[in-house]
Amino acid sequence: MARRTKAEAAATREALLDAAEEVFLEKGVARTSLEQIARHADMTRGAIYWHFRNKADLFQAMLQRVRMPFQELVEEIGDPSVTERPLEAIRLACLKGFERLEQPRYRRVHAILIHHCEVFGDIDPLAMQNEMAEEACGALIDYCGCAARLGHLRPGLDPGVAGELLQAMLGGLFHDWLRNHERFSILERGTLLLDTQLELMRAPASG
Amino acid sequence: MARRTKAEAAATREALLDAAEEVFLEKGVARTSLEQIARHADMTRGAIYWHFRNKADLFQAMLQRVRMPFQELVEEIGDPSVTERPLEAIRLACLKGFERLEQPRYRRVHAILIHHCEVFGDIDPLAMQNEMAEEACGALIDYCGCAARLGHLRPGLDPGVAGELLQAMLGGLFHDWLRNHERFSILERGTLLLDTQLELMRAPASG
DNA sequence: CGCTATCCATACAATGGTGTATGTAAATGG
DNA sequence: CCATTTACATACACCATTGTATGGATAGCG
Repeated sequence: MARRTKAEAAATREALLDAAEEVFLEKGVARTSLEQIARHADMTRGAIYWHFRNKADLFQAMLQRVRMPFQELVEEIGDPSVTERPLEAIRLACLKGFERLEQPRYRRVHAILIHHCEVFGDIDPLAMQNEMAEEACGALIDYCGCAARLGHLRPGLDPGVAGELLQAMLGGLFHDWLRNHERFSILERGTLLLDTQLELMRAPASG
Repeated sequence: MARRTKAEAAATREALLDAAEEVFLEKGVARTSLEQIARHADMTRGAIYWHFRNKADLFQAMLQRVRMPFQELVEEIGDPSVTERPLEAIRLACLKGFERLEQPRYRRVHAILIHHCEVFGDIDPLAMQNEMAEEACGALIDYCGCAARLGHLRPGLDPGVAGELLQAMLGGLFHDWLRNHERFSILERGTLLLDTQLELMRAPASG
């Protein structure tokens, strides 16, 4: 075979990553060989070993395309008044997250990371999940603390517990949906559950 | 080597399952060979292939030792008045579950099922998780519906949503803790979060 | 226009794991 | 107390996958 142009090479790299997503999701990371990925992209293992050092490197490149930290979601809202309404900031950031997750790429890669791979090579998916959870939980607790200081939180509800409650609920929903995304819409049920939970935690309207 | 007595044979079977738990948890199911399990139990693969057909069979036998359906937890409470106080039934059943999870065997096997194995052979851990979740969620919704009819639920809170909320929160906590059980006690934080959530969902004391 | 680095296919050796076949000594049943 | 089954250990053949080495054709650059 012949050498490709730079654009073609970049395209095959993306095609390999796309193929990896699909095969990983279907067969699980451990049970898919590089050969299967290559064939699924109409290539050979030679292409993979040219663009990536090994399976772990390919895996990390795949993750690189869908990083989604909680703080970025908040910033993407673009509404400067969110600091005055922290519970609303949480709400909007989560809705943005739900919308992202409905894109196949985000859904697939997160499903792979959480439900379809084990430790291998120098990849520790649980450590990655821990980082994601810590970041999200920390932000949630911060916003809940802010809400408490503003009197937006139900009296007697500890902001730390409120944040952990939210993180546990969102995480549970997340895991549940990623396990089988055809059972329900993450956007619909997520909105419903989140709104209900926030309503339960919000301070009752005074006067 | 020589033939063992029936009791010794049963003991080695259990030892193999114990070894499987430990190695699976440390290395992940896919990356552990039957040889590693056997050596960890001071045996050879011959012992494994005698007691089990293959890795999948061994895996299922390992799961068999820790099945814990939600309904059984309710029944184990032994208090016949739980039907009159469904929210309390949920609470006590969950506490029982938390206590079980603190036993190393229950914790390890559930951590393996949820975080350390992919599909392999005829084993589909996601399908198993789905079954567990369905069973738990169904029971929770039932009890919440019962609570709603008795007026124990906060007015305006849909019992279905309440059940899903509880299941998501408990599931999220469950996943979080199994990912790294040394960060917090499932019994302590679970009790705190569950009590807080139930308090939020309970109908305000009348009069 | 020629040279070289690039982009990939193909071929190869090495490895690790699986399943099974065979060996064997003692426990068990009659 | 003898025959048979049991409960493993050992040995073997087989297969899949990996990493690398090599080949080759062209794109890009001077």
